[in-house]
Amino acid sequence: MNLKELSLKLGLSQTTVSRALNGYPEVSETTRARVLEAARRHNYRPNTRAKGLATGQSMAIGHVIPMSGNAEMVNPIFGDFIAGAGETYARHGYEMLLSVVPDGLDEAAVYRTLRSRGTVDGVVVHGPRRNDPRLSLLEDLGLPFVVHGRATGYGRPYSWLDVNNRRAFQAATTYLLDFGHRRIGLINGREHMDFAHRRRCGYEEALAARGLAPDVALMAADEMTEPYGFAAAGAMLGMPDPPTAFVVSSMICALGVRRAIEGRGLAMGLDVSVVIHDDALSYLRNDGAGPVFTAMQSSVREAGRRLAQILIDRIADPDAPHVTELLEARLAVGRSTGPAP
Amino acid sequence: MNLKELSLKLGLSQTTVSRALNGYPEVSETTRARVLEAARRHNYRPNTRAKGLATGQSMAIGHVIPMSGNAEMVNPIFGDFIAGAGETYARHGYEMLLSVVPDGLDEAAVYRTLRSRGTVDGVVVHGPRRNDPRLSLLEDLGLPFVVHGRATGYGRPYSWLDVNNRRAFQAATTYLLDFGHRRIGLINGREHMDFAHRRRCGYEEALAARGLAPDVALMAADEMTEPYGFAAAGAMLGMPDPPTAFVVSSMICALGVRRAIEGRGLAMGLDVSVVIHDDALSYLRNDGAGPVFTAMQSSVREAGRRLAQILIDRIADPDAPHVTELLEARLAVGRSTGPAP
DNA sequence: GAATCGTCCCAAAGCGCTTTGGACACGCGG
DNA sequence: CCGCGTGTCCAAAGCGCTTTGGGACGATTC
Repeated sequence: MNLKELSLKLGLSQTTVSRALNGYPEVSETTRARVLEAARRHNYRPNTRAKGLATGQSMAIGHVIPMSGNAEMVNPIFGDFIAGAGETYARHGYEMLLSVVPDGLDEAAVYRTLRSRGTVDGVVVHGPRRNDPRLSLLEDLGLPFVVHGRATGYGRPYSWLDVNNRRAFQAATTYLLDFGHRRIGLINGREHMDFAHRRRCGYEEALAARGLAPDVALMAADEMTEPYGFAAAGAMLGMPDPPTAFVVSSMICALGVRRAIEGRGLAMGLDVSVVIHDDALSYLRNDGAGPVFTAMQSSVREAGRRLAQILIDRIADPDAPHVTELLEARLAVGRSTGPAP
Repeated sequence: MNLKELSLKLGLSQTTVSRALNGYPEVSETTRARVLEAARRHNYRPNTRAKGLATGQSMAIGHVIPMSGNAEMVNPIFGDFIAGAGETYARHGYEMLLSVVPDGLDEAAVYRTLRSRGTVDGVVVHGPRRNDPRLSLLEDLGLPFVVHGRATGYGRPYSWLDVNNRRAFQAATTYLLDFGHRRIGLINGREHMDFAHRRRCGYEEALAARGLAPDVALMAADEMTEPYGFAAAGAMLGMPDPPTAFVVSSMICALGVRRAIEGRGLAMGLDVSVVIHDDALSYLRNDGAGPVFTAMQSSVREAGRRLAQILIDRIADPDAPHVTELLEARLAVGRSTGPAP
């Protein structure tokens, strides 16, 4: 059932039917009601491509995921973010397009193609690094974009949404310092990622505020996996002057850290304290009857929802000033922290 | 730059340019070379929507993700599967469309809309349950589909790709039985999911083959999270006649199971053995210098790659016989298993 | 009563591509 | 010389929608 058939059946022109369906005022309310009823009855839905061709919009938003080597992007955080963004898209009639860049292919080429074929109306930039080259590429292409996180070093203004990673890690570290901890290990993500860099800054600032110098032996940075958390924490706990607390960049890592602690016969929250950054992933819940881990919480799904909204607004009005939002993580006290022994 | 402009610039008709670009034979090789060169130089790419409108194809494939309540679908397995499928799509010029169904909305309506708007050429069905109603809906809609897993109870033939879950869990259980274990706990996923049901069958068959009756107290089924693994294993280990081994449905669960074991001062692989089902997720590696967990391995990313191919073939030739593929999981011996104490 | 103004509707021209149905020139055999 | 393929190209008709630029008709105004 297409517009022509529907209008024929109604004895109206395509113009009128189209206008009735799209809520234009040049059509009487009685006619509109007739049209809507007929559309419903015949299960009519305008063809996406035809509508897009006519309007010049694709009503789709792209997410480009590089598979390069370590597949950084396909992580649990990504899944939850996508879910949040998808909710917003669905609510606004947008489609979500995922573009995987197979290993070895050029990510920039994907953005160019997306643009020149008119496949999407805008894109979300994931996992920004410092001085990320994607931003200027997208700016040059004239493809609307928003960034999940920030890209230190990019000159021009752009829209982004980020967690205040610096403050979150400063707060987490200070929380431990207030408990009397002086040797605090940092289990961080890869520091070429903008967020990880900021986290370390926050950690160091908190130490500095108490006149403590950071100890490189207490700072680890790698891809955030359970074995990494285990290995890094284990190594630190094996030192002559081991840490009495950890600040950990993710829930998954923290599972490894906890294993390292308990594996040494120590009790988490008693002998060794742990504060994590918790993205509130749907299948890695940290609540139930009181959170297990003391955490700086910030829902990445909510971030997805909100960032999608920002992009949709930007597409609707590309000349509006850029929107930047800094979310503050909430401290949730759990059973993984206590006074320094 | 569109086709009209390009053909004007070349002094050729749109017809000829289009044919040259699409490899039709009615165009001389010298002209074709000229056209290709000009297209490259002007960075011409045919507009997706216009092409789709003319051909009737969308060159897009849909993945529908229900958010209903527990958000079962947005799990780590899904992310890796998507990544694999995305690789295949990219290689064949297809786009991947993710449709999130916000809580409370009707999943069936999404499929209907996808169909009537012509948004996608086919869909992948995720997480089939027993007697899954989606299959007959898609069949009725005439929307090509393939299933990741199987849906016991659906009458008509359909294309699917699945891991041999029954045999994998039978093998895992038998492996433990051969070590002399007699009390073996099953930490399973929700059993309305087809795969979880099959896993239990495999587990029970292995026991039966040795004349052992399954003990309901040793069988848990829930959403596969770390806390669930911890709680379920902990409860079983606290019984008067505790299990000496576990078969666990996922890596994430297994982290909890290990914690429960080690938390009781027991050694995994020595006092208590564990065999897991490992989907070989990119960020939950179980290899490195020899796998930690003894596992039945089957790469879900590879499954995504392959299933996407099956769907693409199906779209190209809808009348071809249905393709069904049963992947066998490989046993990878790790350090989590040993003789019964 | 004529001029003006809304209201409600329509025909037709795009949007950028593919594809049908020729047109034209050329070479060939009869 | 005619007829007939054959190779190469083109004009134009879609694909299913939106949107422009009116048109008809009754109600209002002077």
